Amino acid sequence: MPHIDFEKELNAEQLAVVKNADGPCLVLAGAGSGKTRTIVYRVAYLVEHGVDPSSILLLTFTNKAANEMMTRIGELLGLAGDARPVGLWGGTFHSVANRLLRIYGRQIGYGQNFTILDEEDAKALIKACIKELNLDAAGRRFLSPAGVKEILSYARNSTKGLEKAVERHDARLVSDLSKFTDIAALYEKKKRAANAMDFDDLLIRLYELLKQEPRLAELLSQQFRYILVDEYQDTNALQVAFIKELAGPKHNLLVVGDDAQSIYSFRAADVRNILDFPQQFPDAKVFRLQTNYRSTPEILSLANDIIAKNVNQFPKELTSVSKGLEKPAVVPAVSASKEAQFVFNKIEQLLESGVPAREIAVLFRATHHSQMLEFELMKAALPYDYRGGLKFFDRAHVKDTLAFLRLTVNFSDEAAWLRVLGLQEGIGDVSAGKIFEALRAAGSLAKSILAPIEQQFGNRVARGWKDLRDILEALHAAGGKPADLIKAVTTSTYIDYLEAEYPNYRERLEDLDQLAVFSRNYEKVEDFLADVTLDDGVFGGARELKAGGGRRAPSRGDRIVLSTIHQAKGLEWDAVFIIHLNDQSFPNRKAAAEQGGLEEERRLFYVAVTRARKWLFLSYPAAMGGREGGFDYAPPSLFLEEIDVACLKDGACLAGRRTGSRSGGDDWSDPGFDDESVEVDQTGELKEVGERMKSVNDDWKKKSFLRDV
DNA sequence: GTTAGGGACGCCGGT
DNA sequence: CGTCCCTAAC
Repeated sequence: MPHIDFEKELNAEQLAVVKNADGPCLVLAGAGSGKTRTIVYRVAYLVEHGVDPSSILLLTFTNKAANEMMTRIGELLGLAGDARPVGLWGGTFHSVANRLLRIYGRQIGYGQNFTILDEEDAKALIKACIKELNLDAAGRRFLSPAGVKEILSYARNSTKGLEKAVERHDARLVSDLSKFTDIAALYEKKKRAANAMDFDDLLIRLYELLKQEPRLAELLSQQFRYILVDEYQDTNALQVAFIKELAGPKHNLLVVGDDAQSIYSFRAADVRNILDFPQQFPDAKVFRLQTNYRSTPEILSLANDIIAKNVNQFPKELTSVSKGLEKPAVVPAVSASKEAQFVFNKIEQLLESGVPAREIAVLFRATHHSQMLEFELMKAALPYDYRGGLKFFDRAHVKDTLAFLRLTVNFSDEAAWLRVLGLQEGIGDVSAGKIFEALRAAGSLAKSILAPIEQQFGNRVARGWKDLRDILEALHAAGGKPADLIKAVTTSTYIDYLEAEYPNYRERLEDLDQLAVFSRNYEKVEDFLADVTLDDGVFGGARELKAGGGRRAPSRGDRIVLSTIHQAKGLEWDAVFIIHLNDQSFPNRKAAAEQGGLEEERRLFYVAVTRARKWLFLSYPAAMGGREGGFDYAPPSLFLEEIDVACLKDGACLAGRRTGSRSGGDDWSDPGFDDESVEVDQTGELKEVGERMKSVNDDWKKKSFLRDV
């Protein structure tokens, strides 16, 4: 084992953590201060000093982050290839809980074949609850299943209870509290009966198990002598309760985070968890990492300027050690398509000047903000990786296929049944519910195939059931391997449905073939299903460019990245574009209206800005296509307006509200060259642009196959 | 009563 | 694209 020269490879702040983080420790780590590096070296340090890797638990925000850290730890320790230290536990709270529940869940009545319900499954089940309780009866409509899910989930993750959660969602609904209580109870009952857990259950059930079985809690607590938690600012009350249960007050618990980057309050993340850590663990040592190794001083001073506007925070000022370069630029464009062209032209320039594609990212608040740019990149055949939005495993045909697989291991899986029943012609919500009830009595897949339930239903429904039964028979005959089961689906009448339903069914079939290939990595259906549900990155994740010949043929990993800001957390690039910085869009209108919402949106902006190492471009369209082919002025984001102009590149102007400091002779039809500003014509031409935007929009819709699903 | 299909509208973020 | 709502058809 090579000796790691910690003194040389870490700064004094980092070294202190790596060497002295025993007992409860809080590391307040500013953006780009080497947070990940510190965690990785700390684990390597422990292992080098004889700590058994299997007694270390590393909790991260995504499984991808966990995998990357474990690989880096392996490299540090000189392991071959990309091997990880054997036995080291790493992953999200949810994936770790899943692993433990597969082992110990039987004690609280869950078979190790339990299903994990994703967001869509959970909503389907809640929809069934609403129907069953007759809450959507004629007259006033009840809250949507998505809204109910949000409330129930918040109640559990915040541990504040249903009433607070309802109130937070919409104070007027509190008078309906008993309805929510009823839905919650029925939803729990359905999940129990289905041997299924939603994401929240993974944590809650494990927590309950630890409470109920002190000896197990003791056992795990002794096993995980070192617990490290990354992105602690985004933990919620439930996660903290779980950690406390596992760690106790004197444990070696190292939490790392930055209160300025807390951006998941919609998942009940509470920035107080990191702020109050010293009170919660009175013996806690507090470390600070305040040297930024990532960004230029220009980018950092903008970041400092932005975050200084938040009241509710630890005051902080990051200092940069990088060489000065250029100031961030604000770029107003006359329309979303001009904005896209600007970004594209600038990217071309960067590529030509030698910046690798993988060092360029375009970030945005919401997935649909990237549409116009995607269109532009498609046209130019410039390949990109996409993070955020619809995932591979969320595609309808993939989820259909997975639902079939779920039934083979968990016959009681109501959400899966409702899904596959609904695929049949003639079977709608109501019949699906009735058939499910009839099947539940049968007790196994084999018996359900034989169940003579068609007599209870009309001809149409009976025919649908018969077709489904054929598919189930094929599955039953296919044995227990994921790849064989997927093959059984893709050779069944399901593909007839696919063909009838989707014009691009060939592509979808290819997706399923890929899925089958990928599934060969798994022997057990349960493992396969758990992985694809908990870790969308497991398959490669990103949406890819399919159309266009492409003058380049870069391998994955050498492409520009398009990402939501949320998904960009923890990542960094040489050049970053933040687009669609418009009023109402960013800060998002709804989010900003929530309690503390504006400050969270500002933190999100801060996260976006601090992703950049060398170049940062902030852009927005000053007009967007409105209804009926018209156009609307689109004022810039509040966050742009409040920036101290001294932080910005000379020439920055905010069209719409503020007059530009310079009005070059830019022709808006030729945007995005040396001078970043793209002038807005206040009168005639805007209308023309508005109309053209609409045609681009229509064009986009026609090409919607590009977006898939 | 139930289902399918068409049209209008909209879209915050994710384990 | 998804979701919702309406209407026609089973």
